[in-house]
Amino acid sequence: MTSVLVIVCPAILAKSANHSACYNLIFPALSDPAAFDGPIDKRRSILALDEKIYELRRDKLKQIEALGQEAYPRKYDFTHIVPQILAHYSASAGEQLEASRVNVRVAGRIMAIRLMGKAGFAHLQQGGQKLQIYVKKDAVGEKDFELYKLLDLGDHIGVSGYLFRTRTGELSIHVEEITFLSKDLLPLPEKWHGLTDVELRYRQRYVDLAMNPEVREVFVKRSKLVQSLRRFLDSHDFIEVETPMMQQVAGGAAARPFTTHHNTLDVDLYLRIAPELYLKRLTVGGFDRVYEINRNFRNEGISTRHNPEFTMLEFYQAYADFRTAMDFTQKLIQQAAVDVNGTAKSKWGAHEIDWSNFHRMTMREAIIHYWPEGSGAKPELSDFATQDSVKNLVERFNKGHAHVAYDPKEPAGKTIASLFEAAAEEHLIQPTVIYEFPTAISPLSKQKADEPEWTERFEIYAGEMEISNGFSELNDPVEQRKRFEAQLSERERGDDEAHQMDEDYIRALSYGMPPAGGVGVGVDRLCMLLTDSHTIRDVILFPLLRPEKESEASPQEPES
RNA sequence: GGGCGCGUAGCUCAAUUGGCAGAGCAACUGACUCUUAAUCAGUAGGUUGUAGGUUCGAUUCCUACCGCGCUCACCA
Repeated sequence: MTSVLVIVCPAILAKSANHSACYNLIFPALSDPAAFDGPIDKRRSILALDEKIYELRRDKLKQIEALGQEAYPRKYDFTHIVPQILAHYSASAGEQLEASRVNVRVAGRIMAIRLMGKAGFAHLQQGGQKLQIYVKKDAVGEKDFELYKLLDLGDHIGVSGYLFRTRTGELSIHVEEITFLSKDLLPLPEKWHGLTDVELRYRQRYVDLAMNPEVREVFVKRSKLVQSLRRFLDSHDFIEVETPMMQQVAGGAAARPFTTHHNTLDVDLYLRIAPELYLKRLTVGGFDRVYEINRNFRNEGISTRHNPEFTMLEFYQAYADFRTAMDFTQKLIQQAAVDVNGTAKSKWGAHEIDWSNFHRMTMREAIIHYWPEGSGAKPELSDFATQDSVKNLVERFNKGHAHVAYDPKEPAGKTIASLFEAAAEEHLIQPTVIYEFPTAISPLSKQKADEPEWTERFEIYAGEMEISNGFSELNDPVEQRKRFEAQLSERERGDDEAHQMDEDYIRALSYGMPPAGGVGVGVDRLCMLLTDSHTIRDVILFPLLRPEKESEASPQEPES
């Protein structure tokens, strides 16, 4: 049995040549220490520099071991973390620190190091913050100073010593003992500009996070956001549940699913596109308030607003309708904004979004309100009533604005929704609730009592993005079957994103589902809005990218 | 999938009209016991994303491909 260490060499970072030689660079088996410690096979050493640095640092690691330090120790007992020290002692004057000595043991990654003969400085980074250490040969002794000289940017160390202020007044640790904790064998990006290449930032998020504190901050805020959503729902007596990610019918949304296969059962399964139908089954079972925060998977395009896997909050409240849900969602989002940023206002590019003030209008009102100047008279409510009048509206609209396609075979409601998106979406920067959606595009929503062509459904927009979607849940099994059947005919018409029939869901409704309001919230998009991130990849730690090419040697296959 | 743009040292970027591929940081050697983008002296590091083409000569012009970004379409 041989174990093999595969080195992904830094040339890959550089989009540079010779991927194959680099990618397949394999060091001798770990089980043979002599082989491992030996020089790299020169036949594979195309990129001499990177291997030179790697080798050099491995060599330093051996020298560090020779000083009596462990190469990869198991733990370090610390008394403080860097952010803690900065928070507690930033205001302490040098005299204070001298008068009552503060002893500390701290661990961190070296992000800057300056050697000056028999003394030196370094900056330790932990928790996204940096603290300077001062290492003097007289103070740490011969051996630890030798160790200090062997340290590289990126190494992890622990130091014990006491706090003081340097001549220039910077709070620092006067080190008395250094413990080596881990070696960085690959060179970090340049300290001044950091890592800016977006591809590398996504592919090697670990380097991005180590180098760019503002990136770290975004993901800290994301954590606060999710925490806030949970806290709010928990405090309103919702219980969190987990429903299947692998489903036999991918329902609850209009999207193409990913497919997979279970071998033992020999069944094809879909990765879920939404948890909706399962959560509503739970309301049938008597869980009156449920929510789930988890991943959905949609096999659609990738863009600044779309990642194939994304995080969605869905919640359902029995004995409530879409109006209750609207009010509740608004409060949920307002609370999240405050919890994340400490204020109800957030920067969004050149704009400032005010989460304390939600606008509200129906979809039809929005189309009328944002009707383009060049498209003539604003529509009347009656213009939305018939297939012909809607066709007329589209023709009028297209005179003054970008083209909206008209397909006489598609239901009028679907055309109206397209019209809404074309006319209004780009204006919806401040939080806006749009409600009353066409029944044709809302197969899971309850109709309005007085207008069966329209449903009790709303979406919340902000920053020109849809971030939430909710409605009075359709709980009439007979009507639900009809809606599914209408979707099936859409599917036959060629819409492969139309909903599928779900017999078990109909059966569940037949046992009696309480009236309920349900809502979905796009967590990634909300996070984008609250962190002024204009691409979804900046709020997803490891966004989906094309795989790195493994070998230049294999023939390039032309795109089919 | 369509359109536009980008790809040069580990990182951040230069390279005039097509004419010897460079700098800073990082790395290495040496000096330096309060520096902080430490400083000073020296050294090394490149198949300019890949493959072809035009040319006496290609980082530069052309074609295809690979990767990334922006954008349109679809979607949340």
